[in-house]
Amino acid sequence: MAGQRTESYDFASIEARWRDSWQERGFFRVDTAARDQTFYYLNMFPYPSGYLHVGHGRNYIIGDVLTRMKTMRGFRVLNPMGWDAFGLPAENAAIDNGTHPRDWTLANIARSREQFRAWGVQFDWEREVTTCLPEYYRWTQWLFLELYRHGLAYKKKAVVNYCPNCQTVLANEQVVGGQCDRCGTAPEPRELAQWFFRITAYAERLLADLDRLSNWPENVVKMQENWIGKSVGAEVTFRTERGDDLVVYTTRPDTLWGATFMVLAPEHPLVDELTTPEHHAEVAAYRDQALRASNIDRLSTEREKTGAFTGAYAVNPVNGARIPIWIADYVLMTYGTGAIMAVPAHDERDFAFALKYGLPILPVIQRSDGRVRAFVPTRAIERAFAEQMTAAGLAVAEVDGGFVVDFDAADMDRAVRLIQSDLQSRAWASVAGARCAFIFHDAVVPLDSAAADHEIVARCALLGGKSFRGRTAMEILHQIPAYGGLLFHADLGTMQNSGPFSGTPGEKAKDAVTAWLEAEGKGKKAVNFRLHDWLISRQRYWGAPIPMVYCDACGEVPVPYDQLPVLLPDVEFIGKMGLADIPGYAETTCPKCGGKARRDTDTMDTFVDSSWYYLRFINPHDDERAFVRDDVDRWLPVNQYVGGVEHAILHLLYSRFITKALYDMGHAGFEEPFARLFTQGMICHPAYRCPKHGWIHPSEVAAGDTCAKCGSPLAVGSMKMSKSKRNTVDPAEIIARYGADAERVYTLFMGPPDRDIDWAEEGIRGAFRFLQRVWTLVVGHVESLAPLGKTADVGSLDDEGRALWRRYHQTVRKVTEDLETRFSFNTAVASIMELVNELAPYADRPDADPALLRETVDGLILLLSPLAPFLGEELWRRVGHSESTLEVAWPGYTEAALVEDAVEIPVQVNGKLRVRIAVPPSVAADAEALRAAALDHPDVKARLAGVKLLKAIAVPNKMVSLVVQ
RNA sequence: GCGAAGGUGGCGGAAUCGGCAGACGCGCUAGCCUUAGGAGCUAGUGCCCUCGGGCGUGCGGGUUCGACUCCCGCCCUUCGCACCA
Repeated sequence: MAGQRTESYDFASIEARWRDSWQERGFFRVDTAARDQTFYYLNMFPYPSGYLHVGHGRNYIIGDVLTRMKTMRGFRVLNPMGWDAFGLPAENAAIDNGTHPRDWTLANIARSREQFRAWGVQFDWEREVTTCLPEYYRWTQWLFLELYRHGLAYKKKAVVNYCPNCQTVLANEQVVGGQCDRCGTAPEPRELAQWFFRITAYAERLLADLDRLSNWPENVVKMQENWIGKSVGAEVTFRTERGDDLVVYTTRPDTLWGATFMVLAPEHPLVDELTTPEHHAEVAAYRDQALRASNIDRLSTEREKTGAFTGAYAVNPVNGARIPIWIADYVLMTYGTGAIMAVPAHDERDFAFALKYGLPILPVIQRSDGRVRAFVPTRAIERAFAEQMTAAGLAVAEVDGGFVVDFDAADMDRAVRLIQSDLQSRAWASVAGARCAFIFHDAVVPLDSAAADHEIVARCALLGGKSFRGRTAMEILHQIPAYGGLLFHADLGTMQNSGPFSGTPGEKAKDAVTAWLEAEGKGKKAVNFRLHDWLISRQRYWGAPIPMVYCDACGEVPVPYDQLPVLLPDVEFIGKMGLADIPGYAETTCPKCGGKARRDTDTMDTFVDSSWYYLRFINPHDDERAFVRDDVDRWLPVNQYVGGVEHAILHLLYSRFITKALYDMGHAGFEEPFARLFTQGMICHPAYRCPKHGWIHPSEVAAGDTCAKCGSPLAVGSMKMSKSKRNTVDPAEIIARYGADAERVYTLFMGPPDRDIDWAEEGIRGAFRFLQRVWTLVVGHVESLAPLGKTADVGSLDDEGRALWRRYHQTVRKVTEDLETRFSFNTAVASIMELVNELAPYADRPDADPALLRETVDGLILLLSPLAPFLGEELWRRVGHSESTLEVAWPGYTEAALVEDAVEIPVQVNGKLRVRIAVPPSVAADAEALRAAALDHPDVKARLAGVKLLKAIAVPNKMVSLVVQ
C-alpha cells in the first residue's frame, strides 16, 4: 500500500526543523496593551529543580494546546513562564553538590527551558520572572512593606513550629499531619519572635468569596473552607473560686447546664496560679510531658485521654455548680481561648475523659430520636415481668442478665411506674436514652443534677451487688451492655435539666442561650476560625530578606521604599545557614535617625514570592512599580489557572489573601486572582522500595520483584512520579524514541486530565502509530488534493463522500468543544482518530473527490496542530501552504453538515432493544411521524404480531419505546 | 469521625440533558506482507449460549416506557482535614 512508497515519518528531523520557528516568529509574544479578545492562561510556575519528567509535561502540554488553539481562534493569549526559585530544596541541593543555591538554580532554569523547547511548549519568554533575582524580590519586599504599612504584617513572640532538620520555623500550613512538609521531621514548639501576615483579618472574606469561585474544582473550594474552619458559638466567662475570669469558647452554649468540669490546655497561662500546692507536682509533671510530646502524639484521636486535676474549682455561671478544673492535652492552646467547659454527656472527648477520671456526666439534651430503654436485672423482678410488660403494650426483650424495655420518651412515666411496681425491695433498675433515671422500689431518681448523681451512687452502693458500682451514675450505666450507644449523643435536641431553659427545642436552643448570656453579662456570641495568621519568617539564607531594621532609639523601622531591594548578600555558601550567620549583614544604620541599627536577619517564606507573581507577568520589566494597576485590571483575574491539587490550600489561599489585601489598598481592582482553576492529575509509575536500600531504580529490580543488590522482596506500587522515588520517566528518552508529538498526543490521550493515571510505554506506541498513519495518509495523497482553498461540493459527492464530509464537520465541532470548553483532550484525540479511520480508506479510492480531500486533509492538519505542532507545521507545508498553522484560523463547521441523510432509530420493546429502523431526518425529528414510521416498519410489525400494544413512546431523534401486554 | 472524588471488558478509558453501554487506544487471536526485530496491512475481540437468545456499568432496593446516568441504603478505593471544644 501507500506505506511502501511514501517517505517514512522522520519525526526527529521534522521536530528539529520547526522547534525554534515559533519563538523566532514571535507567535507567543503578547502586547499587554491589547484590549480585545485577551486570554490569560497560567500554569503554576515550577520550582527549578532542573529536571522535568513526563508528569510535569502533562501540565505544560495542556497549556500549550490551549494556547495554540486559542491563538488560532483569534485570542491574544498571554501564557507566561517563570520560576519559583527561592527555597530550601535549592539550599539542600547546593549543600549536596558543593555549589551555591543561586548557581544551582540558574543552571536548572536553563535546563528546564531546554526541556520546554524539546516539548514544543511555548511561552512568552520575554516575560520570564525569576523570584530569586533582585529585580523580582525587590517587589516582594515592597509587598511586605505595603502589608506592614497597612497593619497586615506584624512581629510577635509566639510558640511556633520549628523544624530542627530544616533549621527554620514553618507556617501552620506547612505542618502536614504533624510533620514538616519538606522533610517529614516532627517540628518542635519554640517560642520565637516572628513575622506574621494577618490573613485572619480576611478569614471571613476568604470564606465568603469561595462562593464566587464557581469555576474552581469543588474539592479545592471545600478544602479551603475546611482549612479556614469557621465555627459559630459563644464565649462564656466562668469564675474560678480564687476570683479569676476563665473564658471558654463553645459551639454548644445550649449544653452549659451539663458542664461538670473545665479543662485548660497544659500551656494555659492560668495553670500555675490555679494549681493548688498539693497538686503542683502532678500538674507540673503532666505539663512537661505534654509539651515535650510532639504534635504527632497529640494529634491522634485514637489516643487515650489523659490529664491532671489542678485542685482548683470554678463556678458554672448558669447554675452555680462547683466544678473542678483540669488540664489535658486534648485542649489546644491555639484554638479558641485554650480553655473549655466540658460537657461530657454531649461531647465525645469530654465523655471519654469523664469516664476515665470519674467525673459526673449529666445529660442536658434529649436524644432527637426520643428512644428510651430500661434495663431491669433478672434478680430485681418477679418471673412474670415480661408478660406484664407485654400486656401493658411495652416492647420487652430478654438479654444477658435481665430484660430491656424499649419505649418512647412520652411513655416514660407509665413505663417507669410499671417497672417500679414489679421491683424487689433491695433491687434497682435504670432507664437511659432520651431520659435518664434510676428506679428504686421507694423512689425514682432522675439523673438531672450533681446532687442526683451523688444520691444514685450512694443508693446503688448501699444496695450492693458488686457488679454495678461506680464513681458516677453514668459509670454504673456504662457497665450495662444493653445501653451500648445510648448513653452518649451530640444531637441538637430539646434541652432538659437546664433550669428555665428546659424544654427549649434544639433548633432554638443555641440562640436562646446565647442571647440570655449576653443579657446577663455572662458571655457573648463568638466566631472562631481554624485559620491562623501566616508565619512568614524563615531562618534560612535562600529567600527574600525581610526589609526591616531595628534601632535602639526608633524601634522597628521599615526600610524605605527607595532603598529596596535589600540585597541578599553574595557570600560563599557554607551550608545550612541564615542571614544571621553572615558577618556584617545585620549591621546597618537606622533609616530614621541614622544611628546604629540591625537588620532583620530572616528571609520570607517562598510562598510570599509565589503569592503575587501572576501580577508581575503583566509588567515584568517595570522598575518603578511591582505592577501597573490599569494593566493588571485589564488582564486579571487569570482566565485559566492550571496546577496540581497539592497547592489547594497553601499557594491558592495565600494568593487569594494577597489579592484581597492589594484590592483594599487600591493597588488592584479585583478581589480574586484566578477566575477558573483546573487541577490536573498526577502521572504515576511503578516504584520499587527495598527494605535495605530504600527506593531503587527499575534497573536494579531482579526477577520476582526482588532487589538486585540484596535479594530482598520489594514493595511495588504505582506512585506519583518523583525523583526521590526513582520512578520518573525522562521525556528526553521518550522524545528520542517516538518524538515530542507522540509524547504530547499520548499525554493528552491517556485519560481525563484531572485524574491520576499510570504512564504506560505501550500507550505511547499507540500515539506514535496514530501520528505515523496521519503522516502516511497526508504525504501519500498530496497529489490527490484539489488546489488550495477548494472545499467540497456536497451535491456531487457519493454516499461515502457525504458521510466523510459530515464526519469531518462533526469532528471539527467535537474537537473545538472538547478543547475549549470541556478540557477533554482525550476525547478530542479520539475523535480525530475516528476521522482518520474514515478518511484513510476514502483517500485510497482512485475516484476520491479532490476537493473533499483538500477540505478534510487541511482541516485534519489544523485540528491536530495544537496537539502535535511539529507534525502539524510539516504537513501544512507539505500540502502546499506557506504560512504557519498558527497564522491560520481554526476550522469552522457547517451546521448543515451535522444533519444525517437517514437517521437510525432504535426501537425498544418492553425496554429491550429489538429493531433498528432507518428514517429520514424530518421523520426522526417529529414524534408523531416517528411513532407512525416505527409501527409501520415490517420488523416492528413482526415483533408486535400476537401481542397487545399498550403504549408507544417516540422520542424525536432518539428512539421509540413500545410497551406490550 | 468529617469533607471530596471515584468504582464500566484483560488494561487506559467513552457514553456532554434519563434514550443503541463498551467510542478511541492498548493488549490479545487469526491471516497477509515482510521475514533480525518492539515495523506494516486485514479481520476479530464484554460474558454465557442449545445460535433463538440470555446476562452485563461495585452491592441491595426504588422512580421510569427506558437508568452507567436520578433517588434511598450499603460496600470498597484514593485524596484532603482531623482531640478545632
